[in-house]
Amino acid sequence: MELSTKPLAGMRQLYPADMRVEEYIEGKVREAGRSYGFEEYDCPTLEPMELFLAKSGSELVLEQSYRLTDRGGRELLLRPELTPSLARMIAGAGELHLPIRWMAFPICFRYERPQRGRVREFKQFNCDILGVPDIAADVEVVLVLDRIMKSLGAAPGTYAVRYSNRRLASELLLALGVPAELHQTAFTVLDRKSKMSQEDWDAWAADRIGPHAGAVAEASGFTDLDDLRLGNLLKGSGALAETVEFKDSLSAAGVTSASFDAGVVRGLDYYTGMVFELLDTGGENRRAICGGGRYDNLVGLFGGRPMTGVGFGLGLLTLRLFLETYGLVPAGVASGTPSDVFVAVFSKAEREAAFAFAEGLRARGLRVEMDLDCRNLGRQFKAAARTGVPWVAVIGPEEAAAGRVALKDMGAGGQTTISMEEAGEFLERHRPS
RNA sequence: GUGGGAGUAGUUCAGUUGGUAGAGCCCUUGACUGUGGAUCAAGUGGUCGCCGGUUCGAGUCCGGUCUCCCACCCCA
Repeated sequence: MELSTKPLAGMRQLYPADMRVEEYIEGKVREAGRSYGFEEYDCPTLEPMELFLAKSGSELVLEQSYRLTDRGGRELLLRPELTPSLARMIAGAGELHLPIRWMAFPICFRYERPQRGRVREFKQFNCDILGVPDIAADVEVVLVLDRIMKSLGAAPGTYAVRYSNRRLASELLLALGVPAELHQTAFTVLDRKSKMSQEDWDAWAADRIGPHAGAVAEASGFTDLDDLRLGNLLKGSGALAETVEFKDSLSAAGVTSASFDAGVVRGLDYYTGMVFELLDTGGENRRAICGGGRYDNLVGLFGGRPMTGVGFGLGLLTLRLFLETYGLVPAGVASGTPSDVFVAVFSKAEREAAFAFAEGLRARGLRVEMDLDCRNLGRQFKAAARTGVPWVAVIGPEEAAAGRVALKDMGAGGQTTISMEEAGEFLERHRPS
């Protein structure tokens, strides 16, 4: 039985060329988070199933997660998302100075059929603010999101943040005659309004929520917070006032990508206030790049004092597809970063001298790749040229005997021979920025 | 879980009514025995996804199966 050369379906396996792109993206995202004062944390990949059962949504936990039983008979999940673990960390941390601004790059798992923008093992970016009930925290996490997109070079109009508010939506449904006990169902129906054809949705919605389908359809149609009918339906609503403040703060901060859409719901059950998502406005990537919202009851589940929270998850894969769609991954990222110098070794007789020479360069902070096979020099030069390295240092019998090294400029083609001691300083001086 | 498409060299692909498995790129070697990208020439490399059936003969036709891609569901 031969072993397969493929990993399990949808599992994360990145060759260096892919890893370089991911590192580039992750670096930009981390930098954006840091610019708002966020600190990085980490937590377990494997969690008890109960952690997610209470609030994440039963479909996500029971049907779309990797479930297993450990040797002690405990039901475990490879985490499908990070937020419940974060809530537990906060609840169990003892004294923390508020507000908490934390970010993470967790690997998460979902047992679904892979397709464009979706795999079974994926890395995302999580960014949360805890301990701030004020809408300012919701505003700030969206600012981080927008900053990420801007720092990666996304042009205005290529992406859009759409947002709504769960409490506003609830009040709206109530005003339109949908009783509170049907709201959870109404949200899922609302969520799909924009994702299905009119006929399909009509039939499906009638089946799910019967006579209230019309009200849900009407609710989903609001995309303007200044809509007079919306104002009439929600007279004196705190949720509406809060959402308007959210909108005004974002535009005051210079965010032009965000807009209200009552059809935004998001799938996670624990959201209690603002909810939002990030989309590609073009047709190439239909899948949400990011989803998030406010969860004011999650930390309290662990006993002790409750704490408000708001944050989002951003898929690095979906973000990457977006960037590739718009040509926003710089060419140099894909081709890789070459070393500063390649040390060519003529024969085994010079190898010890070459090792010592290369170590001296590395001690100065230079990046040095040394040939290990003593292939003929033509081969070594060819290998060096392929990496794009700017200099090749040749150590042959003549050089080794004289304590010198031949330095060839791979760009210009010229070559000089200098002492090994001077080479480090020379290479530092001629290092391309 | 449901539907559509695709599996042939490392890679991108071609392969005619069923008749000896091909090309470009890559790689290796040589022209150039201490110097790269260019050029020229040669070469390595394939259980044609897997199993079975039809046939004198299957990459090609039929059945099954696996995998990947895309879409639905849901979601990052």
